Amino acid sequence: MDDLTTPLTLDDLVGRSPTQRTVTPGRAMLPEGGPALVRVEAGIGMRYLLLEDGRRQVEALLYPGDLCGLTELLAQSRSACHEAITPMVLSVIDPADLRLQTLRGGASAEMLLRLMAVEVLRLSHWLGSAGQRNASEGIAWFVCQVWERAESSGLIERDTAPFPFSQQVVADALGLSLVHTNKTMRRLREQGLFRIAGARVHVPSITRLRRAAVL
Amino acid sequence: MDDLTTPLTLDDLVGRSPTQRTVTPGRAMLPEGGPALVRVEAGIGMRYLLLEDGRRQVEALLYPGDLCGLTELLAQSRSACHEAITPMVLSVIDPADLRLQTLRGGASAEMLLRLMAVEVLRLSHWLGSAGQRNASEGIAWFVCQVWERAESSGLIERDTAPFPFSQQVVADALGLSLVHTNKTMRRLREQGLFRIAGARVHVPSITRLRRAAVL
DNA sequence: CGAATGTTTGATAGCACTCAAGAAGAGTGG
DNA sequence: CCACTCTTCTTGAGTGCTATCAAACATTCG
Repeated sequence: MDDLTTPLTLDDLVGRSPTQRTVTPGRAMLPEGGPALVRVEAGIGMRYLLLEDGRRQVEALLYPGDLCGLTELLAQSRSACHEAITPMVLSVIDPADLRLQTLRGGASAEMLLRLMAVEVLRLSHWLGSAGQRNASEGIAWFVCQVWERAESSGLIERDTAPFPFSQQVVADALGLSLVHTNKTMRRLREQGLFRIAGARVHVPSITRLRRAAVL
Repeated sequence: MDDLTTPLTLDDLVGRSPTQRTVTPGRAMLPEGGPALVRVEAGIGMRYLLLEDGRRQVEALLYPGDLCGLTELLAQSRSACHEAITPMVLSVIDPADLRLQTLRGGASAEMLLRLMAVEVLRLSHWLGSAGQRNASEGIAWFVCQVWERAESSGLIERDTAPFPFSQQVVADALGLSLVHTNKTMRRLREQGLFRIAGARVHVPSITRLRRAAVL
């Protein structure tokens, strides 16, 4: 219980009240009113920010095991939107429960802190991509990211990872236009860095893809 | 003690071992070996990420009251660099102390969680800037950000905020080239959005600046 | 005064955006 | 099974924002 390298689990938080919800693609993952907290059980979603004029910045991909709404709950702000990309199954966590456990202290507070730390790290790398990488590098990085998230969620099958993302989503994640994203993806595909078919992506060589991403 | 809107303070964490360090501009804020945790007491710094090929992405400005190193401590990674921009005064916090208090539970864990949540929110907005805004909007947003941080740190004097940032830093924060940053800043200055002199910035109308930033 | 750092400006090239429109699938209803 | 619609993907042409290169200028500092 004193080990900083303990793998993250949330089972102790959701074990008690396993209220489940299913969400269809394109729908918001969090209900409208009040603060809410959910854990992804199955499916893939995304979190994005909207600027006043409608521009959208995708800032995170949501895979099984991810917790959504914690930041909004803690900082009392509702700036980000959570949306399902594939059909999803979510466990709803009662904020009151969470609060109780946190105040009680112990492992759960530590676990939440580590979850937040991982979130900060992911955002940090995401920022590096949007800010510093050009179109090719950014897309290579995005595919890398998708591969790694799928790997740690155990979603790799027949040497492919789920890839349910429209090119518009990829564009909004990297701050590129749709057209340029399309052309750049075609070029990378022709270079044999990856191949997308049937909402799944195949990567012949992760090493080569990583190099292309200037990871 | 049960109020989610309690203002953030760290005094209970550093009150016990007020080891202070001073750092000169351009120097790393965190010592080399092992995990470290410091609180900014005075001065301004930044946190940035380095890509393999040397490109740099500035991802946060560090003002008095900010905590540095928590993410690295929790996630066991040392990806980001902390660097002083002005002379700084830092309080060094013993990670063991922090750990003790967190495990003991109670207010400090909750406070750390809120700090992390604020960090996530800031990164999220930063990402929106680097990803979606063009040069003019990005720079306007950056100046807004500087103004707001100075405000909440009580650093506004004679209607000006500290602006110790070189144009290279602004460029690396927004993912722009130095030359283009310079030309764009000149244009915005000529439009009367802000005026920089003597390492301080004057903003005639925050409202107008916000509008230019498409906040 | 040199040396170093930061700011400024001009010229040129290129990556990425916008506009426009066609092709390809997926889902719907007749 | 076939129109029909809708979304997504794709491609071409033209523009423009931003990067790169080069060099002058200003400031600070030892």
